Parts: sequence; C-alpha cells; structure tokens
Amino acid sequence: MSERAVTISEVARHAGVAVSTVSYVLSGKRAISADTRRRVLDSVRTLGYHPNAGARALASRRSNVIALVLPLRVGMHVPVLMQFATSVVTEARRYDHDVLLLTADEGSDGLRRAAASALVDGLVLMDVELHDSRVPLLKDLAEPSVLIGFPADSAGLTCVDLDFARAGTLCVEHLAERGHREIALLGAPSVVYERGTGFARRTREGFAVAVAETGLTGVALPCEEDFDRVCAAIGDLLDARPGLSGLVVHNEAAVNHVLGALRQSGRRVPDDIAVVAICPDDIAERSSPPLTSVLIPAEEVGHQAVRLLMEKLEGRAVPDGTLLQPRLTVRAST
Amino acid sequence: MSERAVTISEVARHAGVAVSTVSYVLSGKRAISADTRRRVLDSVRTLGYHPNAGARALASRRSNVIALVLPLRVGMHVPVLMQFATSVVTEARRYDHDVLLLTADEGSDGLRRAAASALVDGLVLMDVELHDSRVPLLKDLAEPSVLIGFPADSAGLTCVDLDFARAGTLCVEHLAERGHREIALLGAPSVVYERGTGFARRTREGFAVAVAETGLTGVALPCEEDFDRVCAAIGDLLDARPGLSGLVVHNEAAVNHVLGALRQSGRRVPDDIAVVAICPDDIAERSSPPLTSVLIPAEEVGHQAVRLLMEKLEGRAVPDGTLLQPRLTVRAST
DNA sequence: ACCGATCATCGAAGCGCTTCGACAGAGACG
DNA sequence: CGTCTCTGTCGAAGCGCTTCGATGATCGGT
Repeated sequence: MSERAVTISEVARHAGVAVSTVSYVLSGKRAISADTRRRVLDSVRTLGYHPNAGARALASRRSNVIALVLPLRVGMHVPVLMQFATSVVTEARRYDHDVLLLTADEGSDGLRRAAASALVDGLVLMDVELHDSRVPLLKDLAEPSVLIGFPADSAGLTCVDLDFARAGTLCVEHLAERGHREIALLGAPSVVYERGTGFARRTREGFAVAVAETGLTGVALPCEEDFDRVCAAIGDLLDARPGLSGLVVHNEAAVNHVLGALRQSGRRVPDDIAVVAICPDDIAERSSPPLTSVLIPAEEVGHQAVRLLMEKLEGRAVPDGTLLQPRLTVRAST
Repeated sequence: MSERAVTISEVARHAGVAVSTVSYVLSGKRAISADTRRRVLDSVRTLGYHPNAGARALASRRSNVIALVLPLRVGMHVPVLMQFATSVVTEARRYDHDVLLLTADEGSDGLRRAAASALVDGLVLMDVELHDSRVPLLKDLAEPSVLIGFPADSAGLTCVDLDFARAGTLCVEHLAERGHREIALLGAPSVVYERGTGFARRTREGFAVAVAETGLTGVALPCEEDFDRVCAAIGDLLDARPGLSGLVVHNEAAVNHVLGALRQSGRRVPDDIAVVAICPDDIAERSSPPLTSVLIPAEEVGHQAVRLLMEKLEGRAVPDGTLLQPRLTVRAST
C-alpha cells in the first residue's frame, strides 16, 4: 500500500514555480518557457505525479470520461458488440478519455444520472432501435451523444453505422454476377425484427430492392439460432424452392448451423448452393468452407463514433448521419 | 440542451437549510429530523438535483467508480466475458457504483493511471494469467482489487473463480457413471495453454486426476477453433483410439464444430459417443443434441467479485480465494 | 531613452461537495 | 434549579485543480 497521492502543489514546490504554472505546463494552454517546462516535467516524473481526476473534473467542468451504453439483450451477437466496445475504448484513450460502461437495462435513468452528475462528458449508444425510448432523452441532454445505429427519427442526432442496405445489395449483386437466379436471405431471429432493430430491417430492404433491380427471385426469412430450427428452416426452404442456388446469411450465431444443415442435407457449398454471410471476418474464415462475406467493420464504426463525439465535445459541427461502406471479400463459398 | 446543473446550495436555499444539512440528509451520516429530511428530499426532487460526481469524489476521496479490466485477446470466448462484464456492472450499481472499462492492452499503465488519478476506488481484473505482469503492480497499489482467475502467486490477493478443476472432475465422473471407459478432453486452443491461462490448465488437471482416480483411460488435447482443424483433430482421435466413447469439450467456440465433425464422421451423439461440454447454458441448449454441460456461472462470479471488492472498500477482511462450485446439467448428449 | 506589445509567470478565486467542530435547545437527573 | 447529555443543525475549512486578471521582464520600433 502506498502513501497519499502527490498533488500539484507538491510538484510546484519541487520545481520552484507556482501551481498555476504547473497546470499550464500540463495543459499547454499558455506559453511556458522551455526551461520551466523541462523543470516542471522533471518534477512530475520524479514525484510520480498524476492529476486527481475528481479535482480536474470539478475545476474544468470536464471529466474526460465518455459513457458507452451497451445493449445486453438476446439476439445480439456478442462478439461483434465486444469489438465495438474495444474499439471505442481504444479510440477514446487516444483522445485522453476513459470509458464508463453503462448497460441498457438501467434504461434512461442511467443515462440521465451519468450525464446530470457530470460523470461523463458525452455518450455513445450502441444498438439503437427504430423506436428507442432513450432517443428523446438524448435530444434533451446537455451532453453530446453519438448513436451506433439509426432510430426512426434521427433528426438532430449524430448516427454512425454500417450501410446495411448496401450490404444486402452487395450480396445480391455478387450472387447475380455468379449467375444465381433464385436466392434467399436468412436474417436475424424474428424477435429482432419485431423489436424494430434497424440493421436487420435495413439489410432486408437492401436485399429486396436489389433482388427487384437485378430481376432475381428471392425471399427473406428470419432465422432462429439453434441448430434444429435452422435445420428445419433450411429443409423447408429447399423443399419449397428447388431452384434455389444462393443464400445470404445475416446472422452470426446461426451461420455455422446453416453450413451444418446444408452438409446434413447433402448440399455441397458452393457447388450446389452458394453462401454469402454478413459477419465478422474471423467467423467467415473459421467456417468450412471459408465464407464469402461482407464484413461488419466494427472497429471502424467504434472509431468513427468516438471521433464524432470528440468533435462535438470541441463544439464543432458534425454530419448527422455517417454510413460506412461495406466491403465484400470473396472466399470459397461462392 | 438544458441549462446549468442544480447544485447542493440551491437545494439548501430552496429547503431553507444549510448546505451541510442537505449533504447529511443525502448521505445519512448524521441524524436528521424526519421533518427536515422530508423538506430536503422534496426540494431535491423538485429541482432535479444530482450531486456532481467530481466534487463528491474530490471532497470524499471516493469516486464511487470501480475499474473493470477486460482482456481482449484471441482465444477468449467473448460471450462469456460479456456475461461477466454485465454482471459486474449490474452488481456494482446495486452498491451505487459505476464501472470504468479498461482494456488489458493498455497494460499496467492503464491500471496505474486509473488508480493514481483516483478515477476509481478499486479494480476487478478478468482473465488473469498464471504469470501476470499486472499482479505485482496490484499488490503495490493503494486501491483494493479482486481478480477473476488465479495467478500462480496469489498471496495477498483476492481471487474468485469457478472451480475449474472440479468442473473437469465432474465431467469425468459423469462419463464414468454412464459406463464410459475411454475418454478424451478437448480443451482450449494451444496458444491459451502456452500463455499459462489458469482456467484451461486447471480443467485439464482436474480431468487428469479424475481419470486416474476412476481408473479410466483418457487423453487431453488442445483444440483449435476452425471447423477444418476440429474435424481433423476429431478424425485423428477416433482413428487413434477406436474404443473412445466419451468426450469432454472445454471450448465454447469449438463445441458446435465438434458436433458437426462427429455428425460428418457418422458418429451419433450420444449413442456412439457421449459429449459433455463446459460452457454457458445457452450454447448447450442450442446445440443438436442439447449438450450435457457444466455451467460457467458467469453471473455469480461477477457478483462475487464486486461483493468482495465492496467489502474491501469498506475496510473489511475478505477470504483470499473463493472457488465457486460448478453444476452439471444432464441433457441429451450423454 | 521611452512606449506599447509580447511573453512568462504568479496569486487568488472559485468549482460543488464532505466533514469537523461548535452550538443552541430539549430532556434527564440529582 | 443548575448541570450534563443528547439531538439536530449550522458555518467554515478544505479536497486538488483550472483559469482569470495582474504583474514584471524583455524587446523592437522610433
């Protein structure tokens, strides 16, 4: 156990300057002579000084902490969430900020508490639904926020997301180029659509539009995540549409079950049926065969969200909506 | 955007009492008459007062924030991590604390920074390795900490974990009871063993001890997480040990691939080969067939970790090591 | 040699809260 | 009726930092 923490006034005494001078050296907000700066920084290092976060927050009205609000419900694919979370933390550290973890089950109260107590300077919300109860609160809060995902009424909000509609379109176009005429989309579990989660619907819409434009035939179905129901769904689908030769899977948890079901039904991938997934690269690479996939750029989304939030914290204007372009990687499954 | 935040002195004025009285009402640290308390609480509600976190931390030397240090490396099964994380957040909120998210890739510096700046009152570290570089620092820090997992030298530290050795033993005993004589353990990817991660090794040891004690024959193998290598490993294993009839799988990411590989090789579960998994219930339930499994009680581990940390924050003594007992649920796979 | 800029530094006033010691008023007790 | 002990409340002193305005010192321009 170590003793009481070093304070700025001890640093000042040690360096033979005023407290305010130390502060200005550390913040860079006023010009300081090279000589003084060096002396102060030496003292900081010698004494092992770390500014007290509470005092800093109180005096500067900035906590240098942002809130990350994670959804923790069923039907979310957790590894992707985690990628978002880590990229948010990493990027926040680059801006000298820390991340406070809030879970969505505290609801709006949690957000209000964190914001009103000046615990955080800003908020990043993940997995925003089309009709999200937290959205009105957000508009009301003094603290800036960035949403990952788009609510129905995004006016006045800053939102970032992968362009899922485009992702759906890309998959269809890729299958069309490969000569497939009859295709299907296996999406999220139906509860996710019912909840009105934006990304699931937008993919489906992109799929539908592209199917129409390319003149293919295609159906979009929800997809549960246990092996037996995936098997059943695939069985029904293949029975109902014997001409089906292409599959788009937008469900990280189910994608391996889909491959298992196809194997079991004797269909070879890609010879009998081609599969494109919308999922992280590591899942696509670990499957057998490795899947042609559209990557969800979790890292970039997180980075962008933090970058936008920092801009807003500096008082700069930022675009309302940022859509990140998906990229399709061809692997062995198409 | 709302206006400046309400302060305690505005509440005091509104209620017609001194600032300190408001503080005592809110903290309960001194007796306050029922009448005064009511008036103050009314004012708090009317004005929408939220104490400023920075000011509170500065004056009380307590931030009411704990750090959660998450590993974010390969080979960790992320959904389990996430369960830990949410249970930590949930439980911390019960004690009126918030959670600051730190990633292990900032290393010891991150811990030191958060602790030295009084950003956090205490730390919860996840996925501690046998020889973890952060352990010495932790012993040196004034802030109390709790580890999830056991390092080699846990003297003076507070550690919580599932009793993985017992989990390994349970699986073996279950298979022995079912009459299996020749079994195998498929564990984590080999890189995890090389890193010296405790839980993987402890399971293997529990497995080995139980195999010896029950007089079975058994091998323990690492297990990679892509389908093709799982298939190959299973193929080799079945060739090498034709009498093998029981499998313990301690690898959440690979367990479905294992089932796929068995299906593909024509083995039926449980008729030809029985499978016990050490994994969360939801994975076990979604597999086909649903797996007999030993549950990792992520929620309880997180709760315990926070509870222990809170005890330490109050200055109370706590046990050095807490092992949570695993529970085996029988399903269709054995 | 003088004036106004410019630069580097200082001192002091808070930021909003907790907590300590002080102190009236009310009972209890002899 | 004086003294002692509680109770409930208050005022003020910080907690460690940022930031504003002030103050010398330095310097180029005239």
